[in-house]
Amino acid sequence: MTEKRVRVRFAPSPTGALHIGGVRTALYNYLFAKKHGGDFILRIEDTDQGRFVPGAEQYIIESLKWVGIEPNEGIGFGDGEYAPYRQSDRKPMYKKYVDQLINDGYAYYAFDTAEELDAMRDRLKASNVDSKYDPITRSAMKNSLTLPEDETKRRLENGDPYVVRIKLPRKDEVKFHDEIRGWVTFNTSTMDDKVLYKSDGMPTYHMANVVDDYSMQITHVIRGEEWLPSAPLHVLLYKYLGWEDAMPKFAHLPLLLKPDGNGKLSKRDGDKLGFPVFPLDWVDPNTGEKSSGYKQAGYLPEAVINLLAFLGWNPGTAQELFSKQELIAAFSLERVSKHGAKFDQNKAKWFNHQYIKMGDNGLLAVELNKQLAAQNITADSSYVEQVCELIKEKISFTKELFDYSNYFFVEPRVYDETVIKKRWNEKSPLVIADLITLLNNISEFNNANIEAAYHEALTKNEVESKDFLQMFRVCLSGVAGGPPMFEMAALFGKQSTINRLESALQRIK
RNA sequence: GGCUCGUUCGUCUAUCGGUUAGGACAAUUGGUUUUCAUCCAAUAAAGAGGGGUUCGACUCCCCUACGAGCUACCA
Repeated sequence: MTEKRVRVRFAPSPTGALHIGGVRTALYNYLFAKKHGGDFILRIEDTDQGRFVPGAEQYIIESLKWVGIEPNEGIGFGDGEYAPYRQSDRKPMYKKYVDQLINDGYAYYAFDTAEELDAMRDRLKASNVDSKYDPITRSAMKNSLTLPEDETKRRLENGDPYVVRIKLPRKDEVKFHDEIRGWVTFNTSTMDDKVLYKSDGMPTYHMANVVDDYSMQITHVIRGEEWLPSAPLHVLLYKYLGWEDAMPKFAHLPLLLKPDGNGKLSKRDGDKLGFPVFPLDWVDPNTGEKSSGYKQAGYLPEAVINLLAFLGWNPGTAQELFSKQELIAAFSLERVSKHGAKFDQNKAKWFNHQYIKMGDNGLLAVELNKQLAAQNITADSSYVEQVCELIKEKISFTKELFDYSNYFFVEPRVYDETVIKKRWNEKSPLVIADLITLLNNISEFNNANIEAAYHEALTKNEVESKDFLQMFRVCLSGVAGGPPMFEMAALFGKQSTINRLESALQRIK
């Protein structure tokens, strides 16, 4: 028997921004597909027209592009041979299978109104019974199992609204193997006759999901744990449709939890938690509420992938920094943990810091240039890159680039007061004046020569370095901390360094 | 309430019956650094509880507790 080509899908609903839990699900699908040389598909599950949010689909596509986990098939990434990839566009394909289920006795028509359903649930709740539409309660409802055959026929011909429900057996064990959890067992006695086909002519998630996964030859369904309870329903559908042999393997991922310990991370958390839950900035078109994204918060996509990969998976070694290629090579479902993981902001920050430190100066410079442009500052690109090299180990987020480097572009006007208070004395102006002269005479304005000039000025005035070096720094940058002193001055260049010292001489009293 | 899944340092986790229960983040302390950051070193920190099985249980089984998910003509 030849192994089937691995095909996995990420199937979000366009009901809002994609949150990072979704990104992680997409990531695991992606890693799994790449690891096995298979396909990664993006399918849009928009069977609920009432919850459609404009822009959400585009947002999902852009988010996947930004983090660099691009599907090789599907909406926004080029259609493959299984198009279309949006369920609303596949609407005509489902009816056939729904009819098949009805004909084979695995599903039935139901005509109950919302009020009748409510009444049934209230009644059952009042008598402390599980309020579900099931093999017992359906006998008291209006459906093709209880109504006379001609009545059902009449209603259908009449165009009366109806749904199609699955016809569950009374007591039947449904057992399936989850790649992460092992064998999981449910009993149909605790399940209900779920709606498969809605009165608006659209399938529900369950029906569409199974039909699509089958038609698209999906081999592995890797999705969040919130789907575990509906997995037996899906298993039953594969069976009833006669597709048991083609049933994909299931892997239910542990959930991403809020840091405070209760509840899963959700779209509605927005910025409430103090860190982004979305990959990109998002404005809810209905409420106008703005939420920030990882990108705009200054995260690097490689870092986001790395930190997300480690929320629920680990390689079993001490290595924590993984490139995308390394993740692909190391990933396996067996090493995915079973329990939910709380999001840890500190660890996320640490990951990002690591990636910024290792980051390419050219790429960081692109980011810094944007921030400079926002301040109406223009600078030589190679200068900007060198600034990035000097400061990148100090920051955790790209958005901090300008904050930590502004004095490289704008000469300081104010000086750190505590340093001045502590170090400025009658000798300071003399040292600075000498320093200006000495620096002026340097032909090659480099690290070593600047340091030599500095020491010469100190010796001449009988001042010790520890009493003056930070003063020197403040004169040049205005602030007490920063990259190595002489490297910084070398990057400023002779003219700027001297200008800065002269300004300091005039301004500091 | 019912069903299902889960439970190792504050957090993410390693351990696949025999370990002084390991690592990372965070914390604390010290060192390096003119400074901040980096870096280095050290300290503190965990098997939910109770029963079994076994020569031996963090690891296997059961119960309890706790947590989470689901319980819609939402996904």
